[in-house]
Amino acid sequence: MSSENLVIVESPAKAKTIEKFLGKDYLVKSSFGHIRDLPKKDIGVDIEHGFAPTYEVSEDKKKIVAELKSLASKVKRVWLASDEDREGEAIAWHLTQVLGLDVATTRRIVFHEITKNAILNAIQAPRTVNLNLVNAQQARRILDRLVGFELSPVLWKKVKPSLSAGRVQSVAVRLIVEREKEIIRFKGARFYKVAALFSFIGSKGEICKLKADLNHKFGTEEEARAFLELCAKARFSVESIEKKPGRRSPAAPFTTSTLQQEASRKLGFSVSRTMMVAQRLYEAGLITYMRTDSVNLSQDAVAAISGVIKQEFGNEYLHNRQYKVKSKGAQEAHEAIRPSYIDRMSIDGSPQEKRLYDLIWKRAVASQMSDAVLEKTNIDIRVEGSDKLFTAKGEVVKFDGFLKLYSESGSDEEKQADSGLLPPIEKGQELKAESIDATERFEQRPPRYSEASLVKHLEDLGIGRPSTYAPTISTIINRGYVLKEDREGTPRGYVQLSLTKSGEIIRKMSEEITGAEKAKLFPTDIGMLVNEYLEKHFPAILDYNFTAKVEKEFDDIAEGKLSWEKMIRHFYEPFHDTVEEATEEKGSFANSQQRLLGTDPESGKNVYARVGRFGAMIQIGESQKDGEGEKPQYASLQSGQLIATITLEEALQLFRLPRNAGEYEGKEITIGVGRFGPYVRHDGKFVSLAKTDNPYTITQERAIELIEEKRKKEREKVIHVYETEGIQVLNGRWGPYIAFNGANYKIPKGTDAASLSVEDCKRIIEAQEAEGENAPSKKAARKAAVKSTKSVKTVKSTAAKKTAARKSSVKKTTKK
DNA sequence: CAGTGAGCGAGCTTCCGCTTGACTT
Repeated sequence: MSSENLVIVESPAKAKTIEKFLGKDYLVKSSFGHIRDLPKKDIGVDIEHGFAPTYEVSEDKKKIVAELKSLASKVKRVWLASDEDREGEAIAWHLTQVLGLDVATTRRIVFHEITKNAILNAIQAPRTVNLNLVNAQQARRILDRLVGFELSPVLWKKVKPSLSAGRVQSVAVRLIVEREKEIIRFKGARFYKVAALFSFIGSKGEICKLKADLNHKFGTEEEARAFLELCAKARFSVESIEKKPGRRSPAAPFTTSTLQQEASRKLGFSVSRTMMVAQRLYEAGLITYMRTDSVNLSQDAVAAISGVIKQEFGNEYLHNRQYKVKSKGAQEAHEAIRPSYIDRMSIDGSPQEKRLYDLIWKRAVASQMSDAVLEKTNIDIRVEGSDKLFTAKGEVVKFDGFLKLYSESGSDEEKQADSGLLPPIEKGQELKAESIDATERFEQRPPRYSEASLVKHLEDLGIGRPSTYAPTISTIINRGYVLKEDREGTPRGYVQLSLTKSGEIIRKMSEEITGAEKAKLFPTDIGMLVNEYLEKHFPAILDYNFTAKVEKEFDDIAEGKLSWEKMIRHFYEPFHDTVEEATEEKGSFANSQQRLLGTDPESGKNVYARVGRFGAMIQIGESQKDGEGEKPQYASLQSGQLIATITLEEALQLFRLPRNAGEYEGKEITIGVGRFGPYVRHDGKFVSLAKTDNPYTITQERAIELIEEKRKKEREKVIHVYETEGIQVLNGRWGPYIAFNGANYKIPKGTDAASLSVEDCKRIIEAQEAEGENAPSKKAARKAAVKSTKSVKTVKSTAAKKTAARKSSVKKTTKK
């Protein structure tokens, strides 16, 4: 053992970089995050005895802990270099406990940027583990455990098994549920907005056009019409011209949350995709750490960025700035997300990696660029005989500054209409109206959350951490509280009144699609029910300020002003009482929450919507006790329907399916709606309806047509069968392919599938087998192997091969 | 996968944050 020093950091990629800075006397290893935690199954907190926690080294960390232990015993000095935040301090402390190091003397070093200077300086100024900070982390950990492990079982009992609740996830669900309730309550007012196109003769005799909007909205069609009638006879003139200077400043470099938001808006990435791609960039040494709440750039980075700006754009584009974090509870253990080497303007990699890198590069560089200088112009146009004004707005960029490189996209809600240069014009200029339109518009309902906008909201509330934003979204989706979905919009008619040049008013009805959604978060019935329950019984935990409140107390613990045990006791005692109360309450909450929709006109019985054992359902008639009375009828809600919004009419319609749609070839045709949407069933076979077919009204003829279509496809599916060789040439969803031994092989482009002989097929199969493990066929082959044998060994060995394959396939895809 | 909704009881589920693999498509 040549090294005298062992430095332990959290991330292996970081370890590699730091090892280079420190030279051969220092061995740098990674702990891979936390090494110990509370037990997985058990609550692990001794409530009777001062909330003493039990910590365990989890199975997947045993190997790394053993390695660190052995190294620690061989070196002279151990340096604990985990991140400079609460969790990092706890990792350092757990390391002392597990590796048998003396907390009082073991060197603890910190740096929040990975530069040579920062590391060398850190080594010069070691301290010891800050036990107050460690206690703040333990309090955080224990509080989360107590909340999660006491609340979840209440839900199992009162709502449904396997559900979960927690300080972070339950608030995330609440945000989504409350937004949905706002949308349900929303009653958008209608109004008429008026837009005009004016013209005038310019100074050189040319015809100039000017678009302007009226500064007033009309509540009714009559008012709008009256105004247009007035306009028909009115004269228009420029009343005033106002020019205002404006500036726009660049946004701060990326944090995890802002990266997720911009990648979502500009690249259409999901939150988890952004993190996966960023992780690859980080591991390749191309960007700094991607889980950060800091907007800070190292001095080295600012200097390098400044150089690039001067060289690429010139001195006038350079303006150094320091950004400050606004988000609550930021711990700033790292730098902002930026390229590791600013002079690398582009990288090799997959298209996704390239695009994300480009975004990060531009944002970091733009953050050190000059403001954009703008000139905004407003031209007010007087309407003779009216106190209302038309306004033409223009914005001219006088100096582009950072806009030359990067412009932050507007939030989901507000998309600015484009406005540019206005024609030169004088006050008093008379204008001619080319056309004036009054269009019926609708107030916008509140927007649903996208993954990224949910993350933003959570961050604003100080809830969750950069490392948990993406997993939190997965959790609330996996629990069935929330769905990420696209929804088709519905058509909506609107009125347009147009005043033509000749002075007549034309009324036109048009249609637009409204309410369409793409990749938005919708609450489910279960999500709404659980939220209802938690809000009722545990309002303190669901409070948007709960995290902020306890964070303040964690800070007090970190500063040594409060004992962690006292803090936890103060929280736990009243909390536990509410848990007891809730548990003692009789009956199922789900059953008590039925919504009465009305009465069934056929039977006169009540129609209810509620959550049942298999999800949301409609019930006609009363639930029976002791088997008395008539059994109620049941039907499940379809996807997109909610208990909170379903109407009596929609509910009753659910009972019309499955229905008989006549006979074909002597066998019954049934129409129904299943997991995969509406279907036709005939002779034991299922055919999906087309999007345009309505299951409630579809005719026998159309159903038969669908059955025949499917049969035709089935017939066409088989192109060749070579029985002795076990090879088939088939028509699939993506065109013809070869099936052999449970795996599929693609047919090279330009080959006519019908002309393939057995020999051709064999060659294709062999070629693709040889080409490598990354062929998609391998997966199917592996699946078949897993199915055919129960031996764990076989599965493992194939899995191991796959790992090797994976690496080569990553390289391949990146080359594309 | 194409439907279900009795009641009982055994055995299970669950938190948040810090890290990568080892998986999947």
